Amino acid sequence: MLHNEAAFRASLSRQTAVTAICQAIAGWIERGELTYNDRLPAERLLSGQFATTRITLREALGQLEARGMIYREERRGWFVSPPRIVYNPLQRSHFHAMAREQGRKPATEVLDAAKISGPAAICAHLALPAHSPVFCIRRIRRIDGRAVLYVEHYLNPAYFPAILQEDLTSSLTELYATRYAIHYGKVRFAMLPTTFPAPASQALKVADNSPALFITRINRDQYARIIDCDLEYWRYDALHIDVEVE
Amino acid sequence: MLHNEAAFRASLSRQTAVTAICQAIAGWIERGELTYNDRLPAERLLSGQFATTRITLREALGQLEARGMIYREERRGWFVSPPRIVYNPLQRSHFHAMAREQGRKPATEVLDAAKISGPAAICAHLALPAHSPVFCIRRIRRIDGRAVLYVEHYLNPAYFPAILQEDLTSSLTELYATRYAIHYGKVRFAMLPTTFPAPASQALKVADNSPALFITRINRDQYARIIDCDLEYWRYDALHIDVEVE
DNA sequence: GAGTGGTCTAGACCACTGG
DNA sequence: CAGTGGTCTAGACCACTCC
Repeated sequence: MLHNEAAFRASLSRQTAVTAICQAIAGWIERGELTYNDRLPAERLLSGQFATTRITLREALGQLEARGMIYREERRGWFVSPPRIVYNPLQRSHFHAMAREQGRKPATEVLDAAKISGPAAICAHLALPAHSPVFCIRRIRRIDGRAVLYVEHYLNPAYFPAILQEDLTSSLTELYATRYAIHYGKVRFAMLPTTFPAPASQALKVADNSPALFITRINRDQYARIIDCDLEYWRYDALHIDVEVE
Repeated sequence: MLHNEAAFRASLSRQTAVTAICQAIAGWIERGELTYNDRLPAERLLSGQFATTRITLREALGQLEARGMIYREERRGWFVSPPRIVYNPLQRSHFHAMAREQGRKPATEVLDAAKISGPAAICAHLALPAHSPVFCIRRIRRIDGRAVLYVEHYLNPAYFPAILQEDLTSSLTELYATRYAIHYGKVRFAMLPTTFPAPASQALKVADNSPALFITRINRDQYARIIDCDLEYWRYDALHIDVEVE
Protein backbone atom coordinates (compact mmCIF):
# COMPACT_ATOMS: atom_id res chain seq x y z
CA MET A 1 0.00 0.00 0.00
CA LEU A 2 2.02 2.92 -1.23
CA HIS A 3 -0.68 5.28 -0.07
CA ASN A 4 -0.32 4.25 3.54
CA GLU A 5 3.42 4.22 3.38
CA ALA A 6 3.49 7.76 2.12
CA ALA A 7 1.02 8.81 4.77
CA PHE A 8 3.12 7.18 7.41
CA ARG A 9 6.34 8.86 6.32
CA ALA A 10 4.57 12.17 6.12
CA SER A 11 3.14 11.82 9.61
CA LEU A 12 6.55 10.98 11.01
CA SER A 13 8.64 13.56 9.24
CA ARG A 14 6.00 16.25 8.94
CA GLN A 15 7.52 19.45 10.14
CA THR A 16 4.81 22.03 9.84
CA ALA A 17 5.24 25.52 11.17
CA VAL A 18 2.83 24.63 13.95
CA THR A 19 4.78 21.62 15.18
CA ALA A 20 8.03 23.56 14.95
CA ILE A 21 6.58 26.29 17.15
CA CYS A 22 5.22 23.72 19.58
CA GLN A 23 8.61 22.08 19.88
CA ALA A 24 10.37 25.40 20.38
CA ILE A 25 8.04 26.53 23.16
CA ALA A 26 7.96 23.09 24.75
CA GLY A 27 11.75 23.29 24.74
CA TRP A 28 11.70 26.57 26.65
CA ILE A 29 9.53 24.98 29.28
CA GLU A 30 11.51 21.74 29.55
CA ARG A 31 14.79 23.60 29.83
CA GLY A 32 13.33 25.78 32.54
CA GLU A 33 13.65 29.03 30.60
CA LEU A 34 9.98 29.41 31.43
CA THR A 35 8.56 27.98 34.61
CA TYR A 36 5.25 27.47 36.31
CA ASN A 37 2.77 30.28 35.89
CA ASP A 38 5.22 32.37 33.88
CA ARG A 39 3.55 34.41 31.19
CA LEU A 40 4.49 33.75 27.59
CA PRO A 41 5.50 36.69 25.38
CA ALA A 42 2.66 38.43 23.55
CA GLU A 43 1.18 36.65 20.56
CA ARG A 44 2.31 39.33 18.12
CA LEU A 45 5.81 39.10 19.49
CA LEU A 46 5.89 35.35 19.21
CA SER A 47 4.42 35.31 15.73
CA GLY A 48 7.17 37.74 14.71
CA GLN A 49 9.85 35.58 16.31
CA PHE A 50 8.63 32.52 14.44
CA ALA A 51 8.11 34.50 11.24
CA THR A 52 4.49 33.48 10.95
CA THR A 53 1.00 34.88 11.43
CA ARG A 54 -0.97 35.10 14.63
CA ILE A 55 -3.44 32.54 13.35
CA THR A 56 -0.71 29.94 12.93
CA LEU A 57 0.86 30.84 16.23
CA ARG A 58 -2.47 30.50 18.01
CA GLU A 59 -2.94 27.09 16.45
CA ALA A 60 0.33 26.04 18.06
CA LEU A 61 -0.63 27.55 21.42
CA GLY A 62 -3.93 25.69 21.23
CA GLN A 63 -2.11 22.39 20.80
CA LEU A 64 0.16 23.05 23.76
CA GLU A 65 -2.96 23.93 25.73
CA ALA A 66 -4.58 20.64 24.75
CA ARG A 67 -1.50 18.80 26.02
CA GLY A 68 -1.83 20.62 29.32
CA MET A 69 1.54 22.38 28.96
CA ILE A 70 0.17 25.92 28.92
CA TYR A 71 -3.12 27.56 29.82
CA ARG A 72 -4.69 30.88 29.16
CA GLU A 73 -6.53 33.47 31.11
CA GLU A 74 -9.21 35.32 29.24
CA ARG A 75 -7.66 38.37 27.59
CA ARG A 76 -4.66 38.24 29.89
CA GLY A 77 -2.34 35.91 28.06
CA TRP A 78 -0.79 32.47 28.05
CA PHE A 79 0.94 30.90 31.03
CA VAL A 80 2.98 27.79 31.75
CA SER A 81 0.91 25.12 33.49
CA PRO A 82 2.03 24.10 36.98
CA PRO A 83 2.20 20.39 37.91
CA ARG A 84 -1.10 18.60 38.24
CA ILE A 85 -2.71 17.92 41.58
CA VAL A 86 -3.16 14.25 42.37
CA TYR A 87 -6.77 13.70 43.37
CA ASN A 88 -8.61 10.63 44.58
CA PRO A 89 -12.32 11.38 44.28
CA LEU A 90 -13.21 8.36 46.37
CA GLN A 91 -11.61 9.82 49.44
CA ARG A 92 -13.43 12.25 51.66
CA SER A 93 -12.45 15.41 49.89
CA HIS A 94 -10.40 17.74 51.97
CA PHE A 95 -9.12 20.12 49.37
CA HIS A 96 -6.84 22.15 51.62
CA ALA A 97 -5.16 19.13 53.19
CA MET A 98 -4.74 17.48 49.81
CA ALA A 99 -3.08 20.54 48.34
CA ARG A 100 -0.80 21.10 51.29
CA GLU A 101 0.31 17.46 51.36
CA GLN A 102 1.50 18.00 47.81
CA GLY A 103 3.38 21.15 48.69
CA ARG A 104 0.86 23.51 47.12
CA LYS A 105 -0.96 26.53 48.47
CA PRO A 106 -4.75 26.15 48.48
CA ALA A 107 -7.38 28.87 48.75
CA THR A 108 -11.17 28.93 48.66
CA GLU A 109 -13.63 31.68 47.79
CA VAL A 110 -17.34 31.46 48.42
CA LEU A 111 -19.27 32.93 45.49
CA ASP A 112 -22.66 32.63 47.17
CA ALA A 113 -24.70 30.35 49.38
CA ALA A 114 -28.48 30.11 49.56
CA LYS A 115 -31.48 27.90 50.10
CA ILE A 116 -33.02 27.19 46.73
CA SER A 117 -35.63 24.99 45.13
CA GLY A 118 -33.60 22.05 43.92
CA PRO A 119 -33.39 21.36 40.20
CA ALA A 120 -34.79 17.97 39.28
CA ALA A 121 -31.41 16.41 38.51
CA ILE A 122 -29.96 17.53 41.83
CA CYS A 123 -32.91 16.24 43.83
CA ALA A 124 -32.58 12.93 42.05
CA HIS A 125 -28.94 12.72 43.13
CA LEU A 126 -29.95 13.49 46.71
CA ALA A 127 -32.88 11.06 46.62
CA LEU A 128 -35.30 13.89 47.37
CA PRO A 129 -38.61 14.75 45.66
CA ALA A 130 -38.19 17.19 42.77
CA HIS A 131 -38.08 20.87 43.74
CA SER A 132 -37.32 20.12 47.38
CA PRO A 133 -35.48 22.93 49.10
CA VAL A 134 -31.73 22.39 49.16
CA PHE A 135 -28.75 24.42 50.23
CA CYS A 136 -26.56 25.51 47.34
CA ILE A 137 -23.02 26.72 47.98
CA ARG A 138 -20.96 27.90 45.06
CA ARG A 139 -17.22 28.23 45.53
CA ILE A 140 -14.02 28.47 43.58
CA ARG A 141 -10.79 26.89 44.66
CA ARG A 142 -7.26 27.97 43.90
CA ILE A 143 -3.91 26.22 43.86
CA ASP A 144 -0.96 28.56 44.23
CA GLY A 145 -3.21 31.43 43.31
CA ARG A 146 -4.54 29.88 40.12
CA ALA A 147 -8.27 29.21 40.03
CA VAL A 148 -8.57 25.55 39.06
CA LEU A 149 -12.00 24.48 40.30
CA TYR A 150 -15.54 25.80 40.22
CA VAL A 151 -17.83 23.76 42.41
CA GLU A 152 -21.50 23.75 43.33
CA HIS A 153 -22.32 21.92 46.55
CA TYR A 154 -25.89 20.84 47.11
CA LEU A 155 -26.73 19.84 50.68
CA ASN A 156 -29.74 18.07 52.07
CA PRO A 157 -30.90 20.74 54.53
CA ALA A 158 -32.32 18.21 56.94
CA TYR A 159 -28.83 17.28 58.06
CA PHE A 160 -27.27 20.72 58.24
CA PRO A 161 -29.53 23.24 60.00
CA ALA A 162 -28.24 26.81 59.92
CA ILE A 163 -25.08 25.86 58.06
CA LEU A 164 -25.41 28.89 55.82
CA GLN A 165 -24.55 31.05 58.84
CA GLU A 166 -21.22 29.29 59.26
CA ASP A 167 -17.92 30.23 57.70
CA LEU A 168 -18.08 28.40 54.38
CA THR A 169 -14.58 29.38 53.31
CA SER A 170 -12.97 26.50 55.10
CA SER A 171 -13.47 22.80 54.63
CA LEU A 172 -17.04 21.52 54.54
CA THR A 173 -15.71 18.15 55.60
CA GLU A 174 -14.45 19.66 58.81
CA LEU A 175 -17.59 21.68 59.37
CA TYR A 176 -19.70 18.55 58.95
CA ALA A 177 -17.57 16.73 61.49
CA THR A 178 -17.19 19.38 64.16
CA ARG A 179 -20.60 21.02 63.98
CA TYR A 180 -22.89 18.17 62.92
CA ALA A 181 -20.95 15.01 63.83
CA ILE A 182 -21.37 13.83 60.27
CA HIS A 183 -18.52 12.03 58.52
CA TYR A 184 -18.17 11.03 54.93
CA GLY A 185 -18.78 7.39 54.12
CA LYS A 186 -19.24 5.90 50.68
CA VAL A 187 -18.85 8.01 47.61
CA ARG A 188 -20.01 7.63 44.06
CA PHE A 189 -18.56 9.73 41.32
CA ALA A 190 -18.97 10.28 37.64
CA MET A 191 -16.64 12.11 35.38
CA LEU A 192 -16.76 13.34 31.84
CA PRO A 193 -14.77 15.77 29.78
CA THR A 194 -16.70 18.74 28.40
CA THR A 195 -16.40 22.51 28.45
CA PHE A 196 -17.08 24.96 31.26
CA PRO A 197 -20.64 26.21 31.60
CA ALA A 198 -21.00 30.00 31.56
CA PRO A 199 -21.02 30.62 35.33
CA ALA A 200 -17.91 28.51 35.78
CA SER A 201 -15.92 30.07 32.96
CA GLN A 202 -16.82 33.49 34.28
CA ALA A 203 -15.73 32.67 37.81
CA LEU A 204 -12.49 31.04 36.69
CA LYS A 205 -11.78 33.66 34.03
CA VAL A 206 -11.34 31.13 31.29
CA ALA A 207 -12.70 31.26 27.78
CA ASP A 208 -16.25 29.90 27.93
CA ASN A 209 -15.48 27.26 25.37
CA SER A 210 -12.40 25.85 27.02
CA PRO A 211 -12.31 22.19 27.97
CA ALA A 212 -13.03 21.09 31.50
CA LEU A 213 -13.29 17.94 33.54
CA PHE A 214 -16.79 17.65 34.97
CA ILE A 215 -16.94 15.52 38.09
CA THR A 216 -20.10 14.68 39.99
CA ARG A 217 -19.75 13.29 43.50
CA ILE A 218 -22.57 11.89 45.57
CA ASN A 219 -21.55 11.59 49.20
CA ARG A 220 -22.96 9.45 51.96
CA ASP A 221 -22.31 9.72 55.66
CA GLN A 222 -21.30 7.08 58.18
CA TYR A 223 -24.93 5.82 58.21
CA ALA A 224 -24.98 5.55 54.39
CA ARG A 225 -27.43 8.45 54.10
CA ILE A 226 -26.92 10.69 51.07
CA ILE A 227 -25.91 14.00 52.60
CA ASP A 228 -24.77 16.13 49.70
CA CYS A 229 -23.57 16.14 46.13
CA ASP A 230 -20.95 18.21 44.37
CA LEU A 231 -20.80 19.36 40.79
CA GLU A 232 -17.15 20.09 40.14
CA TYR A 233 -15.70 21.72 37.05
CA TRP A 234 -11.91 21.45 36.95
CA ARG A 235 -9.42 23.01 34.62
CA TYR A 236 -8.60 19.82 32.82
CA ASP A 237 -4.85 20.39 32.97
CA ALA A 238 -4.89 20.76 36.75
CA LEU A 239 -5.81 17.20 37.60
CA HIS A 240 -4.30 13.78 37.80
CA ILE A 241 -6.94 11.37 39.02
CA ASP A 242 -5.61 8.44 41.01
CA VAL A 243 -7.99 5.90 42.47
CA GLU A 244 -6.97 2.98 44.57
CA VAL A 245 -9.56 0.89 46.27
CA GLU A 246 -8.73 -0.07 49.81
CA MET B 1 -17.37 48.39 39.12
CA LEU B 2 -18.50 49.44 35.72
CA HIS B 3 -15.73 47.42 34.13
CA ASN B 4 -17.02 44.15 35.48
CA GLU B 5 -20.61 45.00 34.78
CA ALA B 6 -19.82 45.67 31.17
CA ALA B 7 -17.82 42.48 30.93
CA PHE B 8 -20.68 40.55 32.43
CA ARG B 9 -23.27 41.94 30.06
CA ALA B 10 -20.99 41.31 27.13
CA SER B 11 -20.40 37.74 28.14
CA LEU B 12 -24.11 37.12 28.49
CA SER B 13 -25.32 38.81 25.37
CA ARG B 14 -22.30 38.21 23.19
CA GLN B 15 -23.47 36.83 19.90
CA THR B 16 -20.37 36.29 17.86
CA ALA B 17 -20.44 34.58 14.51
CA VAL B 18 -18.82 31.57 16.16
CA THR B 19 -21.47 31.15 18.84
CA ALA B 20 -24.23 31.64 16.29
CA ILE B 21 -22.79 28.86 14.15
CA CYS B 22 -22.40 26.63 17.20
CA GLN B 23 -26.01 27.16 18.15
CA ALA B 24 -27.22 26.48 14.63
CA ILE B 25 -25.32 23.22 14.30
CA ALA B 26 -26.17 22.16 17.84
CA GLY B 27 -29.79 22.78 16.90
CA TRP B 28 -29.55 20.45 13.92
CA ILE B 29 -28.25 17.75 16.19
CA GLU B 30 -30.77 18.30 18.97
CA ARG B 31 -33.67 18.30 16.54
CA GLY B 32 -32.40 15.10 15.02
CA GLU B 33 -31.78 16.58 11.59
CA LEU B 34 -28.33 15.08 12.02
CA THR B 35 -27.85 11.96 14.07
CA TYR B 36 -25.07 9.80 15.41
CA ASN B 37 -22.11 9.34 13.11
CA ASP B 38 -23.73 11.43 10.37
CA ARG B 39 -21.23 13.44 8.43
CA LEU B 40 -21.54 17.21 8.47
CA PRO B 41 -21.57 19.09 5.18
CA ALA B 42 -18.17 20.13 3.83
CA GLU B 43 -16.45 23.04 5.51
CA ARG B 44 -16.60 25.22 2.41
CA LEU B 45 -20.29 24.52 2.07
CA LEU B 46 -20.97 25.38 5.70
CA SER B 47 -18.87 28.52 5.62
CA GLY B 48 -20.88 29.62 2.61
CA GLN B 49 -24.17 28.85 4.35
CA PHE B 50 -23.16 30.92 7.35
CA ALA B 51 -21.66 33.65 5.17
CA THR B 52 -18.29 33.44 6.85
CA THR B 53 -14.79 32.15 6.23
CA ARG B 54 -13.48 28.68 6.77
CA ILE B 55 -11.27 29.89 9.62
CA THR B 56 -14.27 31.16 11.55
CA LEU B 57 -16.29 28.07 10.74
CA ARG B 58 -13.48 25.82 11.92
CA GLU B 59 -13.31 27.78 15.15
CA ALA B 60 -16.96 26.92 15.72
CA LEU B 61 -16.45 23.27 14.82
CA GLY B 62 -13.55 23.17 17.26
CA GLN B 63 -15.79 24.38 20.06
CA LEU B 64 -18.44 21.79 19.31
CA GLU B 65 -15.67 19.20 19.29
CA ALA B 66 -14.49 20.36 22.71
CA ARG B 67 -18.03 19.92 24.03
CA GLY B 68 -18.05 16.39 22.69
CA MET B 69 -20.91 17.05 20.28
CA ILE B 70 -18.98 16.33 17.10
CA TYR B 71 -15.72 14.64 16.27
CA ARG B 72 -13.48 14.51 13.26
CA GLU B 73 -11.66 11.89 11.34
CA GLU B 74 -8.38 12.96 9.85
CA ARG B 75 -9.01 14.39 6.40
CA ARG B 76 -12.39 12.69 6.20
CA GLY B 77 -14.65 15.22 7.78
CA TRP B 78 -16.74 16.04 10.83
CA PHE B 79 -19.29 13.67 12.34
CA VAL B 80 -21.93 13.79 15.04
CA SER B 81 -20.74 12.13 18.24
CA PRO B 82 -22.69 9.09 19.40
CA PRO B 83 -23.70 8.75 23.08
CA ARG B 84 -20.88 8.15 25.51
CA ILE B 85 -20.11 4.71 26.87
CA VAL B 86 -20.50 4.41 30.63
CA TYR B 87 -17.33 2.89 32.01
CA ASN B 88 -16.35 1.85 35.50
CA PRO B 89 -12.59 1.36 35.49
CA LEU B 90 -12.72 -0.36 38.85
CA GLN B 91 -14.62 -3.28 37.43
CA ARG B 92 -12.84 -6.09 35.70
CA SER B 93 -12.89 -4.71 32.22
CA HIS B 94 -14.89 -6.72 29.78
CA PHE B 95 -15.17 -4.32 26.91
CA HIS B 96 -17.47 -6.40 24.74
CA ALA B 97 -19.92 -7.18 27.50
CA MET B 98 -19.95 -3.57 28.64
CA ALA B 99 -20.69 -2.31 25.15
CA ARG B 100 -23.39 -4.86 24.48
CA GLU B 101 -25.12 -4.17 27.79
CA GLN B 102 -25.45 -0.60 26.63
CA GLY B 103 -26.87 -1.60 23.28
CA ARG B 104 -23.70 -0.87 21.34
CA LYS B 105 -21.70 -2.96 18.91
CA PRO B 106 -18.12 -3.59 20.04
CA ALA B 107 -15.16 -4.73 17.97
CA THR B 108 -11.49 -5.33 18.68
CA GLU B 109 -8.46 -5.34 16.41
CA VAL B 110 -5.03 -6.58 17.44
CA LEU B 111 -2.33 -4.31 16.09
CA ASP B 112 0.53 -6.49 17.26
CA ALA B 113 1.64 -8.68 20.14
CA ALA B 114 5.18 -9.49 21.19
CA LYS B 115 7.56 -10.23 23.99
CA ILE B 116 9.62 -7.13 24.62
CA SER B 117 12.09 -5.72 27.10
CA GLY B 118 9.85 -3.73 29.42
CA PRO B 119 10.29 0.03 29.62
CA ALA B 120 11.22 1.19 33.11
CA ALA B 121 7.85 2.78 33.85
CA ILE B 122 5.97 -0.35 32.83
CA CYS B 123 8.17 -2.63 34.91
CA ALA B 124 7.63 -0.35 37.87
CA HIS B 125 3.87 -0.70 37.44
CA LEU B 126 4.21 -4.47 37.30
CA ALA B 127 6.64 -4.54 40.26
CA LEU B 128 9.31 -6.17 38.07
CA PRO B 129 12.99 -5.24 37.73
CA ALA B 130 13.63 -2.71 34.95
CA HIS B 131 13.96 -4.19 31.45
CA SER B 132 12.36 -7.47 32.45
CA PRO B 133 10.74 -9.25 29.53
CA VAL B 134 7.01 -8.53 29.30
CA PHE B 135 4.29 -9.33 26.83
CA CYS B 136 2.99 -6.30 25.00
CA ILE B 137 -0.33 -6.46 23.18
CA ARG B 138 -1.52 -3.42 21.27
CA ARG B 139 -5.15 -3.25 20.25
CA ILE B 140 -7.78 -0.83 19.13
CA ARG B 141 -11.40 -1.07 20.12
CA ARG B 142 -14.44 0.14 18.29
CA ILE B 143 -17.96 1.03 19.30
CA ASP B 144 -20.48 0.84 16.46
CA GLY B 145 -17.60 0.91 14.03
CA ARG B 146 -15.96 4.02 15.45
CA ALA B 147 -12.47 3.54 16.84
CA VAL B 148 -12.62 4.97 20.36
CA LEU B 149 -9.77 3.32 22.22
CA TYR B 150 -6.11 2.57 21.66
CA VAL B 151 -4.71 0.34 24.36
CA GLU B 152 -1.36 -1.22 25.21
CA HIS B 153 -1.58 -4.22 27.52
CA TYR B 154 1.56 -5.26 29.37
CA LEU B 155 1.43 -8.71 30.93
CA ASN B 156 3.73 -10.33 33.42
CA PRO B 157 4.81 -13.35 31.33
CA ALA B 158 5.24 -15.55 34.38
CA TYR B 159 1.48 -15.89 34.67
CA PHE B 160 0.56 -16.29 31.02
CA PRO B 161 2.81 -18.79 29.24
CA ALA B 162 2.22 -19.01 25.50
CA ILE B 163 -0.60 -16.49 25.57
CA LEU B 164 0.73 -14.83 22.41
CA GLN B 165 -0.33 -17.94 20.50
CA GLU B 166 -3.93 -17.50 21.58
CA ASP B 167 -6.63 -15.51 19.81
CA LEU B 168 -6.12 -12.04 21.25
CA THR B 169 -9.07 -10.51 19.46
CA SER B 170 -11.51 -11.53 22.13
CA SER B 171 -11.60 -10.61 25.78
CA LEU B 172 -8.37 -10.98 27.75
CA THR B 173 -10.49 -11.27 30.88
CA GLU B 174 -12.08 -14.40 29.49
CA LEU B 175 -8.82 -15.79 28.24
CA TYR B 176 -7.24 -15.30 31.67
CA ALA B 177 -10.14 -17.10 33.30
CA THR B 178 -10.59 -20.03 30.94
CA ARG B 179 -6.99 -20.69 30.01
CA TYR B 180 -5.08 -19.67 33.13
CA ALA B 181 -7.68 -19.73 35.92
CA ILE B 182 -6.76 -16.16 36.76
CA HIS B 183 -9.46 -13.69 37.71
CA TYR B 184 -9.25 -9.96 38.21
CA GLY B 185 -9.14 -8.75 41.79
CA LYS B 186 -8.25 -5.25 42.95
CA VAL B 187 -7.63 -2.51 40.46
CA ARG B 188 -5.83 0.78 40.66
CA PHE B 189 -6.28 3.37 38.01
CA ALA B 190 -5.04 6.80 37.14
CA MET B 191 -6.49 9.15 34.62
CA LEU B 192 -5.44 12.37 33.08
CA PRO B 193 -6.52 14.36 30.07
CA THR B 194 -3.85 14.94 27.41
CA THR B 195 -3.49 14.37 23.69
CA PHE B 196 -2.97 11.15 21.76
CA PRO B 197 0.62 10.00 21.29
CA ALA B 198 1.63 9.40 17.68
CA PRO B 199 0.99 5.62 17.49
CA ALA B 200 -2.46 6.08 18.98
CA SER B 201 -3.53 8.93 16.75
CA GLN B 202 -2.34 6.98 13.75
CA ALA B 203 -4.24 3.85 14.73
CA LEU B 204 -7.43 5.75 15.53
CA LYS B 205 -7.11 8.08 12.54
CA VAL B 206 -7.43 11.21 14.61
CA ALA B 207 -5.39 14.38 14.36
CA ASP B 208 -2.25 13.80 16.36
CA ASN B 209 -2.92 16.81 18.52
CA SER B 210 -6.47 15.96 19.47
CA PRO B 211 -7.39 15.62 23.13
CA ALA B 212 -7.61 12.22 24.75
CA LEU B 213 -8.30 10.63 28.09
CA PHE B 214 -5.28 8.68 29.22
CA ILE B 215 -6.16 5.93 31.69
CA THR B 216 -3.65 3.64 33.35
CA ARG B 217 -4.96 0.51 35.05
CA ILE B 218 -2.92 -1.81 37.20
CA ASN B 219 -4.70 -5.09 37.71
CA ARG B 220 -4.31 -7.70 40.40
CA ASP B 221 -5.65 -11.22 40.42
CA GLN B 222 -7.61 -13.11 43.05
CA TYR B 223 -4.38 -13.59 45.03
CA ALA B 224 -3.57 -9.87 44.88
CA ARG B 225 -0.64 -10.44 42.53
CA ILE B 226 -0.10 -7.76 39.91
CA ILE B 227 -0.79 -9.55 36.66
CA ASP B 228 -0.91 -6.85 34.03
CA CYS B 229 -1.32 -3.18 33.35
CA ASP B 230 -3.11 -1.28 30.60
CA LEU B 231 -2.30 2.04 29.05
CA GLU B 232 -5.56 3.22 27.52
CA TYR B 233 -6.03 6.25 25.28
CA TRP B 234 -9.71 7.05 24.78
CA ARG B 235 -11.36 9.53 22.50
CA TYR B 236 -12.36 11.92 25.21
CA ASP B 237 -15.91 12.33 23.94
CA ALA B 238 -16.55 8.60 24.01
CA LEU B 239 -16.46 8.14 27.76
CA HIS B 240 -18.57 8.73 30.80
CA ILE B 241 -16.68 7.43 33.80
CA ASP B 242 -18.90 6.17 36.61
CA VAL B 243 -17.35 4.72 39.72
CA GLU B 244 -19.29 3.29 42.59
CA VAL B 245 -17.52 1.51 45.35
CA GLU B 246 -19.21 -1.64 46.50
C1' DG C 1 -9.33 13.63 -10.95
C1' DA C 2 -12.62 16.16 -8.10
C1' DG C 3 -13.34 17.48 -3.72
C1' DT C 4 -12.03 17.46 1.04
C1' DG C 5 -9.71 18.84 5.15
C1' DG C 6 -4.99 20.66 6.86
C1' DT C 7 -2.16 24.47 6.76
C1' DC C 8 -0.87 29.13 6.02
C1' DT C 9 -0.64 34.33 4.65
C1' DA C 10 -1.42 39.28 5.61
C1' DG C 11 -3.87 41.89 7.05
C1' DA C 12 -8.17 44.24 10.09
C1' DC C 13 -11.25 45.95 14.02
C1' DC C 14 -13.00 45.41 18.67
C1' DA C 15 -13.17 44.67 23.75
C1' DC C 16 -10.78 44.25 27.35
C1' DT C 17 -6.55 44.55 30.86
C1' DG C 18 -3.37 47.05 33.31
C1' DG C 19 -0.45 50.84 34.17
C1' DC D 1 -4.36 55.08 26.72
C1' DA D 2 -1.20 51.67 25.04
C1' DG D 3 -1.04 46.98 24.35
C1' DT D 4 -3.20 42.58 24.58
C1' DG D 5 -5.99 38.79 23.27
C1' DG D 6 -10.57 37.70 20.74
C1' DT D 7 -12.63 37.72 16.47
C1' DC D 8 -12.92 37.98 11.60
C1' DT D 9 -11.95 38.54 6.33
C1' DA D 10 -10.55 36.72 1.72
C1' DG D 11 -8.01 34.51 -0.16
C1' DA D 12 -4.08 30.44 -1.24
C1' DC D 13 -1.58 25.81 -1.83
C1' DC D 14 -0.92 21.05 -0.46
C1' DA D 15 -1.89 16.19 0.85
C1' DC D 16 -5.06 13.26 1.25
C1' DT D 17 -9.70 10.49 0.47
C1' DC D 18 -12.91 8.65 -2.39
C1' DC D 19 -14.94 7.86 -6.64
